[in-house]
Amino acid sequence: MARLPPTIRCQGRSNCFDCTLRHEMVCSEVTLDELIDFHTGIEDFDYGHGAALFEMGAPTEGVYCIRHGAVKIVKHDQAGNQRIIRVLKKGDIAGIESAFSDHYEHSAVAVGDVRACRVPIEYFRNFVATHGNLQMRLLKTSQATLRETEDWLSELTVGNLPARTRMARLLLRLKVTADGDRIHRFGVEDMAAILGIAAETVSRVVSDFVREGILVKGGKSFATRYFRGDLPALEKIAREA
Amino acid sequence: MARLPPTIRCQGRSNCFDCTLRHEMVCSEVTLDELIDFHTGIEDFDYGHGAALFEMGAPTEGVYCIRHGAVKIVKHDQAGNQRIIRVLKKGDIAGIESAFSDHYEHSAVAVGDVRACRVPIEYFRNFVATHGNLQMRLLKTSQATLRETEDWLSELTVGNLPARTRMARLLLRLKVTADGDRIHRFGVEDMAAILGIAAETVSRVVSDFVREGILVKGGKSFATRYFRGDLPALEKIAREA
DNA sequence: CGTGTACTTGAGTGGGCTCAAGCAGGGTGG
DNA sequence: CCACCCTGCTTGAGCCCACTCAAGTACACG
Repeated sequence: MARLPPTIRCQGRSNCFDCTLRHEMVCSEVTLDELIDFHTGIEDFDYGHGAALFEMGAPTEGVYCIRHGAVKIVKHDQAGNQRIIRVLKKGDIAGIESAFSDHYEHSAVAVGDVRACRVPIEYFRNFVATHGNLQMRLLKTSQATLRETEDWLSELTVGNLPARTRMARLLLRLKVTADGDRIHRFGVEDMAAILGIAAETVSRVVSDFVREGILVKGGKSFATRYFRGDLPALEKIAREA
Repeated sequence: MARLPPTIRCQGRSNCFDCTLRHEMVCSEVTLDELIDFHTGIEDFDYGHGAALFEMGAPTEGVYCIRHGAVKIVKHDQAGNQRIIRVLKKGDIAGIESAFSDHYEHSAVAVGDVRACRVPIEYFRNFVATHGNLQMRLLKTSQATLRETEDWLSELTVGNLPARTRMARLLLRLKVTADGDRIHRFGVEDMAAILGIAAETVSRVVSDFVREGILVKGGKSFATRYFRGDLPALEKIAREA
């Protein structure tokens, strides 16, 4: 914290200069002064396993840049069933789909420990409204999210594919970083809600993977648990028809 | 065609003044002259059952406003399997997700007879680039499409729900108009590709619905076939857990 | 050290899959 | 005009994966 330039008045431990949102925002029209002004009011938050960043239906009050951990984006249907629509990881931005609605479209819930910084929605909207190029940038972001969701749909929820294959695909998508073998370890109920299968089936498949040495469990508490995955093996299973 | 104001140089039979894209585009900054200029170069096309408006991977050359019929938006995975991501109906716009990419992200294929008018991509991009408010409007459109796709995902592809329930939900989404009981009648393979189930299962469920009087087949050729649905009955089935 | 939650594992069932054969009907060519 | 074919749809039989129900286990936390 001490190392942050004093002109950046982040109230938490955020390193605003390293922020994805900043990269998202920066374009030729935006001066550093504006950026500093924009960052005013940003706050840093910690969330424990299961804590909600925001709830579906609540008034939109900010967008969140995930700085550590994984966040599940959840939709509830009228019957009360939960369905996980998307998973956000470090560097992703939560709530941007609701930035121009009055209320959040989904809930965002921490899986394990999460650190995120919140940009108040008025700041965000004002900034977007006053910078023309930004809208174009956000449009492309939105379309990228759409593509991501479509991939999710077509890869993970193909009912006629074996659970084992879909599980492998999911695990590959839950990698913490693009290069490492560390994988976010969700609870069995969560994975079931993503793949649309029974929790027992998830447990069986994961147990198989562990027995086969494809997955290794790590970490003790919910907050810090993870898998290490044999990525080539997972990719092989993921490719199976 | 004869009734169109002569200043509107539509080359086909389009009624540009009644176009969804126009409603999409119109904002305070846009003058009528600009709009007329924009509509220059728009062409009208007919497509038979199975004809492609555009193919995934091909260079983006336009966006299409669907004026009649239904269009399936298709993604191919590396194994060559088809998956229908979305269905467009009268008034929807195809290819807008690819408007700022070099190549189309999906294929768009006619189901039955389709009429659509094409806006050349240079016109579209130029128009968007020169009208700031438009980007905001497109951003909201993009986010609405995202929400639609998420609903599609969470309602139709829940693996643990019976095929009968998901079929009912699909049929309700394939209504030709919001108010009528007429439903776009897709082939069994297509419906299977949407729900991620086997074609035989689709056939069985549809046959059941017909026997129960919930669906009535209409039309003879692929081009003009349709269902009439007992909407209350379908809604009841769609609600079942 | 007890308790609760999350996970694991088993047994039995059933929905949907696969394989396979039969059917309908629109289009084509003789 | 009719026979044929070809494609898409229907229907049946048998099987298997994943579901449900249910009991047992492990481990984090107080």
